[in-house]
Amino acid sequence: MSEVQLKDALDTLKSTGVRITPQRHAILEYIIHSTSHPTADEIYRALEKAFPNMSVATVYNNLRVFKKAGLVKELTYGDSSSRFDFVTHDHYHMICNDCGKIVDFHYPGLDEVEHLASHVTGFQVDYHRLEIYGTCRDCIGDSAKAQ
Amino acid sequence: MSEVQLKDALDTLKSTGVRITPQRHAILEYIIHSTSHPTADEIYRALEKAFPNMSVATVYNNLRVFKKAGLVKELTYGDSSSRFDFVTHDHYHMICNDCGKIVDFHYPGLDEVEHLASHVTGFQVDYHRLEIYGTCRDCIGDSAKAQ
DNA sequence: TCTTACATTGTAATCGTTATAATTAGTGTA
DNA sequence: TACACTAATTATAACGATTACAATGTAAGA
Repeated sequence: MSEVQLKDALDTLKSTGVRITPQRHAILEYIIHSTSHPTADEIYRALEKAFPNMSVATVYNNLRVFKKAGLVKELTYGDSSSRFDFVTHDHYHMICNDCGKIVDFHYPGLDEVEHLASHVTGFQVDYHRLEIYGTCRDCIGDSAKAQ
Repeated sequence: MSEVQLKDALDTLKSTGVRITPQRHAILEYIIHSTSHPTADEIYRALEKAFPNMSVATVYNNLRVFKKAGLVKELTYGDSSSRFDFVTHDHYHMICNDCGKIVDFHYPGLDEVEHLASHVTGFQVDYHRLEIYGTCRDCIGDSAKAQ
């Protein structure tokens, strides 16, 4: 089923006149199959074996291309580097403050908040972003053991 | 009333054994009085006249101290540098995609979302973060004029 | 006053990301 | 298939935000 997503994504790119190069294919495939919201560097290192000559710049360039096409979202948190997430249906992120793990979860859109915000601030609302921070099961277990 | 906030913040610091230096006082005061969610560099430049010898490192060091004391929150968005926000009561941010302006707005806590997230992911929830993106009145006006 | 620990300063180093120029490779057309 | 044109990739240099480090300064307690 992620094969379908990949195919759709490639079609979307083609339809906007973007060439499908082997590198692009690989980067996109990696993001779709990954569940870990990788950084640019992680993508780069993961594809090193398959593309020994690929440049980091290629990864960044293509992530920007994918973002512009609406296929990929950039997530910026407190840590130094951005993470990238394949855009599927609306979901939010639950982030572990200990180990940095990011887990997706679904929740009906917060339209009401958007409306209120628009009303109060006079902004024209485009979208919103919500993250929940806490501690994952593994890390709760670890800290219990450590004591 | 922001005088009270400043005094409280200084008390909090003192109680945790942090010395109140003139630089610390000035940085904290600036953040509290500022409505613009400044970057480290903006704080640095704003205090340049009063503290010609102050180092950028001092700004960063103290922002970290304030963060650890829970007085200040670091906001990381897509752009390159972090912004800092004095922690008051719960509020969210409305961000203009054109000019980067950030406006606070209040909304009752999204406890329900936290509960669901905790239930679905098994995380122990600490807090959440919500931002709404759009276009502010000024920028809507500008683009209308430009056409 | 002396001592000790903490703060600040100035600067160098680091790291993620972007810009640039040269080379390579796709794609449409003859 | 060959050609030409444009886009993509590569390698590397540059940039900008942030941090690390060593030296100096300063506050507070014995």
